[in-house]
Parts: sequence; C-alpha cells; structure tokens
Amino acid sequence: MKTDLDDIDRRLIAILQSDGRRSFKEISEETGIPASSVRYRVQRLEESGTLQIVGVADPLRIGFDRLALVGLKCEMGKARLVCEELSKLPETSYVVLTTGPFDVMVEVVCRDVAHYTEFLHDRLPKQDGIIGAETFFVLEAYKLAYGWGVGDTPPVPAAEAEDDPSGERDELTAH
Amino acid sequence: MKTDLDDIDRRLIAILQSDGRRSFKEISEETGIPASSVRYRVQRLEESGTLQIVGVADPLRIGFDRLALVGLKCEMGKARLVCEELSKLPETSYVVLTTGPFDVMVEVVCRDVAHYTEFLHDRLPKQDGIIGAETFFVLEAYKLAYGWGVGDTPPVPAAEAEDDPSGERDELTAH
DNA sequence: AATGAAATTTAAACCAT
DNA sequence: ATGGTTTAAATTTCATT
Repeated sequence: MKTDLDDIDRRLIAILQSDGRRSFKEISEETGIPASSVRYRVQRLEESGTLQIVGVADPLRIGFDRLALVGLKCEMGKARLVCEELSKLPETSYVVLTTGPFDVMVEVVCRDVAHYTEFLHDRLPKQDGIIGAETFFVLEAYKLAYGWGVGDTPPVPAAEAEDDPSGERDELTAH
Repeated sequence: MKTDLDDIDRRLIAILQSDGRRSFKEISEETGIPASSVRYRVQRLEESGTLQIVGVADPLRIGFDRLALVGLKCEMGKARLVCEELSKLPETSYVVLTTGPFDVMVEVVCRDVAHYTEFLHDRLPKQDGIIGAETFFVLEAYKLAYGWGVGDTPPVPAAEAEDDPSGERDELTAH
C-alpha cells in the first residue's frame, strides 16, 4: 500500500494541504469529481494513513518557546530502540534515524530552558543505547512546512497559503 | 499578539490537533461552549496565524522517498539571509536558525537521490553565504508530530490519535 | 466580543452501477 | 470504485446582548 495514488488522490491531497477544512462540495466543484467520490477517497486516504487532517499550532504563540534539535550518537544496533522509545515522549515532535555523524535526530519542544534541561539531563540519560547528545537550539524558525507536495505539485507551505491581512508575522511565518 | 490565549482557546487547539475536521457542533458538545462561539474562536485563531488546519501527507507514501536533514555552516552574519532564501525553495520543509556546530538546519524532501543531488550540488552552491553542508539522510522516520501540545495539555501525536484497525504501519507511523 | 436562532449549505447514509 | 439521491446535520449569516 505504499504508493498507489492516482492523479485524483494527488489533487485532493494538494487541495487539503492548503486548507484542511475545505468542504467536499467545494473540492468537488473545483475538480469536477463528484462530491461523494471526493469523500470516499479522502476517507480512504485518511484510513490508510496517507493523509491526516490536523490542526497545527504555532509553538511560539502557545507558550512553547524552546525548540531544539538534538543529534544523538547511539550504541551499535541500539539506534532503532532509541527512536522507538523517544517517540513515546511528549516532548519529542520529530524522531528520525539518519546517516552521518548522528544516528538519530530528534526535535524537542519545551516550554522553557528548565524544561529542556530536565529532558536532557533527567530523561535522556535513562534511555538505554544513547552514547552522546548534541543540542542545536532553534533560535528562529523560518519555515515549518506541514505538507510535502504531491508528485509534480509543488508543496503548499501552509503558513503562506492564505495571506495575512494584518501584516503581522513572527519568526515562524516570515523573514 | 504573542500568547494571549485563554483556556478555551487551548482546549479548542488541543481538540483540533487530533482531528482537524471535527465538527464545531461536536466540539461544542464536548466543551460546553456554544457552537457559534467555537466557530468564532477557531476563526480568530486561524486569522491570527496561531492555528492552521491542514492536510498532512505521509511523504513516504506519496512518492517523496528521500528526506534529508542538512546542517549548514554559514559566513558570519549571513545565516539569516540563508534561512530566508532556502525557505523559498519547494524542496525545503523545515528551515531553522540554530546554535551549535551548524548555523542553519534544513529538512529537504526529494523524490529520489538524483533530486537531492541536484539540490545539494546545483542549488545550494548558488546561495550566497553558505560555507559548508553536512547531510543526514533520513533512513526511517519514527515520529513526525504536527502539533506541539498546548500549555499543560500533552501533545496529541496525530499519527497515534486514531487506532489503526488494519495493523498496517510503515516506518513513519510506528516502530 | 460572545451568543442564539434562522436560513442555507453540506455531509452521511444509502443504493445502483 | 464511482455517481446519484435523500435525509440528517452542520455551517453561515445576522440580529441581539
């Protein structure tokens, strides 16, 4: 079930990437696909895990001021275990297994530096398999894209999809 | 307009983080807030840029097999420029200014290795201010969270919010 | 700014192809 | 898997506090 999407699926995903609440009827009119088929396909995409429609909150505006990327070096053969376990923690928002100097890269979202300190010095050391950690604090976030584009369709950075009449923008949405 | 959210806003965000299409009426019943008020507040959260409701597609299932994290070292004083420019590229999905050995960390989403090679060797060298790049290919993604939790509410990892009756999961959703 | 009630639109369930 | 139809439900608009 890896990549058996057709062009219709891709169009639906592209539309929903820019506005997750657009009505199926509007999508139907936009694409020429019957509304019932739109719903059927979106439902399938969601059930298969291909697409999720979610609210994304700007961490800087909701009291989570400290983002950090952490590069981890792991004991041989333990990196996957580390990924699995760290994924379970509420502080992690991104956990990937990588090539290169680090075996695992993690994004950690914390309320403040004390929260991060606790994570780094209390929680991480309890995890079996981690040899070392290097912290990259995020000073400013320039782009956080929640969609990755579909096939030939260029990604629609959600933050930029609708214009901002107020002109107010913070570190996350424009620089 | 940084963080003037009240508890109601936080509850609304928490609910929408797990299901961006939940009806305002359901949310109303769940929270006891009138449906029209739910709508009013969600609208405000969206307009202020605090919340976005978007479809998020699993890159591994839509033909973007190559994710990479790239650490960049920049010339003194050029890191912000680099961030701004790289944010404009369709291949980048994450661009942040960091402390530590790298000045900038970027997530790049590509169709294949050739696409990434083109990015690294054709596109990046054209960008003023970059001294060096180190690539961390993402072998497996264990957690991609699209919400960051709100205040005391623990984040609701969207991928885990609804159970998966099929039991089928790939590298992105469970390990 | 927040709510309630009305009119309108949309979604869900169903069925046929 | 698609497309159409009906019924139930949700959204939007607007008036009110």
